Amino acid sequence: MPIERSDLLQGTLDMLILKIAALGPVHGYGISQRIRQISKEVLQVQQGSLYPALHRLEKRGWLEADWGSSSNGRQAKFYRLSSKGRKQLDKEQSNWERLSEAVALIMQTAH
Amino acid sequence: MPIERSDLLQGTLDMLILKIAALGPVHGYGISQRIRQISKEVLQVQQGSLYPALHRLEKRGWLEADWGSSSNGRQAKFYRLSSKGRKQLDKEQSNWERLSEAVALIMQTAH
DNA sequence: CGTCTCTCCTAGACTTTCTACCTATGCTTA
DNA sequence: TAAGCATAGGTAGAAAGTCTAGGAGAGACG
Repeated sequence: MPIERSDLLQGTLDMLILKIAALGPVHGYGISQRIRQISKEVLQVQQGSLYPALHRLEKRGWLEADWGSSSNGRQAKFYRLSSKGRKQLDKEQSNWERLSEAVALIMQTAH
Repeated sequence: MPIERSDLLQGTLDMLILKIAALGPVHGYGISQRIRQISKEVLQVQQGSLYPALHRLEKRGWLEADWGSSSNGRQAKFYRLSSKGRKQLDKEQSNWERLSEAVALIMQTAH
């Protein structure tokens, strides 16, 4: 059986998380929901991808986190963008634009 | 020192190679040159990525290859798209459009 | 002769993501 | 009251792709 793959474009998850966090403090589970909603169900972040990514970003100093309670009164870890994270987001966004435009150039070359 | 990364968007290399091969038979070295030229030097395919990718695509039956001689009279392996490869290219292209539009949706959400 | 470009290739490391699990709590509903 | 579901956190290990860093040979050109 051929393998059907890819809920995400590899390499964009960090950027997407930083972008969602830039909209205001949000917990991990909420990030995955927002990505799914805003992308109209196209992008689905697996929890096994999400949490390692959050820890990675926090470790690099791009996100900062505090425990608090969610709208349901549950314990949740809220993430916000640090100023280093803001710079990183800008960098990743411009890199994304550069690369996706380059891919588009190739995909548009006439047959 | 922070690590600067990414000559390519992960996961797009196969699609780019199939696309270049769809323009007519071409050898590996030529593929990397065309990708670089068409993308205006933005996308640089390392040889250590290129050749494994070509072998992968040939193994999956998406490319077919014959040895021939290049315009310089040197031995070179020319790749062309098979009909399976054509279908795969169509599939990868529509998936790319779906995903890159979804990423764009998220990146465009107002602050 | 040395060096450059063209052309092919591989091994091993690294990163990211996925699958598949585990845990806990609160709400709903049968 | 029990079961199940959604919410919330997490990990381990596999799979996949790309990069770094090398090797090799042939022809062109000073």
